[in-house]
Amino acid sequence: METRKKLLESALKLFAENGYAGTQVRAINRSVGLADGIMYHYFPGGKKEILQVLMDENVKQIIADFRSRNESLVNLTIADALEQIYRNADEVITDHLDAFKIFFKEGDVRAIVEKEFLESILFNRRRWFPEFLRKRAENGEIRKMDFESAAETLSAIMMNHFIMKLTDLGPGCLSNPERRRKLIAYQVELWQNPLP
Amino acid sequence: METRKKLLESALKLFAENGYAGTQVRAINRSVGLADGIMYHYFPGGKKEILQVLMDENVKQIIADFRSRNESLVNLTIADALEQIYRNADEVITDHLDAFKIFFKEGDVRAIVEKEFLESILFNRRRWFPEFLRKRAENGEIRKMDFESAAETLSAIMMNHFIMKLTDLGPGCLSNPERRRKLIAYQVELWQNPLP
Amino acid sequence: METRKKLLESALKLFAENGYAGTQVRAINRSVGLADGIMYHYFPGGKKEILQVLMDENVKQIIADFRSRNESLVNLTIADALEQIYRNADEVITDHLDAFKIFFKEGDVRAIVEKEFLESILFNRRRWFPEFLRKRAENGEIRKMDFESAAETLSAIMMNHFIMKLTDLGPGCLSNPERRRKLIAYQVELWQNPLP
Amino acid sequence: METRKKLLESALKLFAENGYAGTQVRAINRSVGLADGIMYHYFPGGKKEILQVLMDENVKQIIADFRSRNESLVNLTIADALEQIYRNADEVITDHLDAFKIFFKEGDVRAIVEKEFLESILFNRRRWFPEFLRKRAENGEIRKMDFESAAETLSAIMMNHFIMKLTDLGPGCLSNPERRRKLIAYQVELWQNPLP
DNA sequence: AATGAATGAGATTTCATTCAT
DNA sequence: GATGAATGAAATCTCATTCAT
Repeated sequence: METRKKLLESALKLFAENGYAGTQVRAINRSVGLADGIMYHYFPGGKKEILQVLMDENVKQIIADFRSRNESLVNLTIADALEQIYRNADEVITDHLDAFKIFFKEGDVRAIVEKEFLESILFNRRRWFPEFLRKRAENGEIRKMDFESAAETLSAIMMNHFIMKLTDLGPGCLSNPERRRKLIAYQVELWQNPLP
Repeated sequence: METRKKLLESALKLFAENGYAGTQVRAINRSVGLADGIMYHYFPGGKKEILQVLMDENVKQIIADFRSRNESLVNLTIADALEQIYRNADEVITDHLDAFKIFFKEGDVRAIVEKEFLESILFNRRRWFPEFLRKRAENGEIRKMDFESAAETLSAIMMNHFIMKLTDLGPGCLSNPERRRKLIAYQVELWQNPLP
Repeated sequence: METRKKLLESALKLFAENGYAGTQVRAINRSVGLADGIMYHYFPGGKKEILQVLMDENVKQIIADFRSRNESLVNLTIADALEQIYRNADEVITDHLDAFKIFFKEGDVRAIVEKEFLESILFNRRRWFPEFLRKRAENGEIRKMDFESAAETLSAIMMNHFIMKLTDLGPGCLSNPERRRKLIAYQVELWQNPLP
Repeated sequence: METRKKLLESALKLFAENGYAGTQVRAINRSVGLADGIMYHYFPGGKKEILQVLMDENVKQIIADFRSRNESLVNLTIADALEQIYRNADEVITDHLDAFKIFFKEGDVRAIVEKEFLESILFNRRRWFPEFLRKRAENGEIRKMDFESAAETLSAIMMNHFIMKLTDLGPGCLSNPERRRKLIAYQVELWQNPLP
């Protein structure tokens, strides 16, 4: 692999692990087995630039990943739709875990990354979810209820999963297909129980 | 207030805001209006020691705070119990927000803070919740269901709230009494709907 | 004992052990069980002054000690004279070991202490010894020989003893009466053996 | 010459002259004409490390030097053997004077340098000398006597010489060939005088 | 007499960055 | 493309000294 790419990958890993300030340029260069000055050959702007590039590329990639998974959920049952939403979330998070770790650790990065990015990625579902549920209720697939609160619950489950992975505090509830399925079954069953 | 305490409070705020590496000793000393060497009078171990002390004291305080809120929930309705659980969580989180921010930002801190602390504080409820719900179901207050998944959902809502506050991404769903009540009402209503 | 004296004694010990630069004012104050500023009450000139006083007092005392032992050696046999010379040297050195350690460790101190002091104390014997031996030879108590070299040998034995004590490398050959006696006997026997 | 070596040489000189605590890192860097951070390029452990390396390398070198001079003394007359012993001692001491000064000034260094080093180098002769003299007596080259005391006398002369050089208190009796020869002649003459 | 918090000059150390090879 | 010695600004840390109490 070319040196530039190696540098980016190493830096991503190191920033995610030790933070930006906690990562020495020397450590990045050593991690690709090259000498002290090499980073400035590929990134004349130095440490700042490599972070900038890293964030730009990852933001682009993450957005593209989300888009590519934007298949229609219309023809799926509510359970299958949730399964797909959850699985997609897990996959995007897992694929870009290190980038997300940097987003969360570094206050400054959130200035670099457009402030709306995280919200748009993570929380647009929050705005979209209520509508999604309302339509399913209109179809009679699920009962009527407080769709805002229901959406918030779904969103919380995804966020919880996200944080578990981000902090290495646990495997996250959505990575295990079995556990994921149980969670969905539990939820859908409650929603499908008709009003008394 | 005594200087030592002022230093600890300033350092807590600054570490939470700028991270440990991003906070200069000079900034801490200036923030209490004193000279360059003053920190070493109270914390001869320097920056490392003040972080250490900060984490130790906060961990102790947080654990104590959680304990002191361990009042019995037995005599409360399920809705009131949830209200209390959620409110307690919100209060502890809010009171110690800066300490939690440091826990999450600084990888090293999680080596300092006993690894089990976060889990015990944040996730013991995860083990305790299913039992809590099962008992309520036995009483007939709520229906039978997959208690593990239900507990996970509650836990996720708390964690989600936690993260919103930690990252300044939003107000958090549990701080607003109105929103909190709606969320509880939605949940309890689903649980109380009898099996078809 | 009064505080001033305690400070001087502690400082002497600490300077001897760790050197002047290696001894903190705080360590001196702590060693007498008092607070940080106390030294400046008795020694407004600070660390420098306490060293100065220490050296002055010890130099005076050492000179006085040497003088007080200046009893006439005229009536003694050569063996008894050597015994007395050696014993006196051992005693003065032992009594003022810490002061001597400072003299030797600190180059600067030798500027403070009059440059001639050490020489006069340690080496005046070198000038005096040859004469002493020559007189004994004239009396017929010992044979004729190279008195300069003989004196140098005696001086070396004293210096060697001195250094052993100064550096804690060994007990020193003159502290043990038995060993001292043997050394003298060996020397005197050689000197008394008549020319062939 | 390479910078690392220059740094070591400069540091050796400066530590010997001003002591470890009395030598600033800046002074070392300036002494080789380079900038403030240069020492940390070669000695990441800083001042402590450069002392450590200095002592390690010098101890090794001194031991090697002593070994390389371990030529047989068997075929030499007692006078020539002493001449060689004394000259060797003078040369090793002179070559490594700065290192020896540090050994003696810095209490801490003697913890770094293996405690046995000085003894083995300086005093093994003390154990070896008596045997050396005994053999010469058996050959009839010198008379019988108290070999322990004789050896101690020789050892003292070397130590005395050593200290004169270390403390700049005088030229040392063994550096001047004339004086050295006189001292040996005096001694040998006494030893060769037959028992009455 | 004694205290100990506070000072601040000066030392050590760090590390992103430059640049000649 | 790659090297790694060198830089120096900025950070951390030390500690003798002062001074109000």
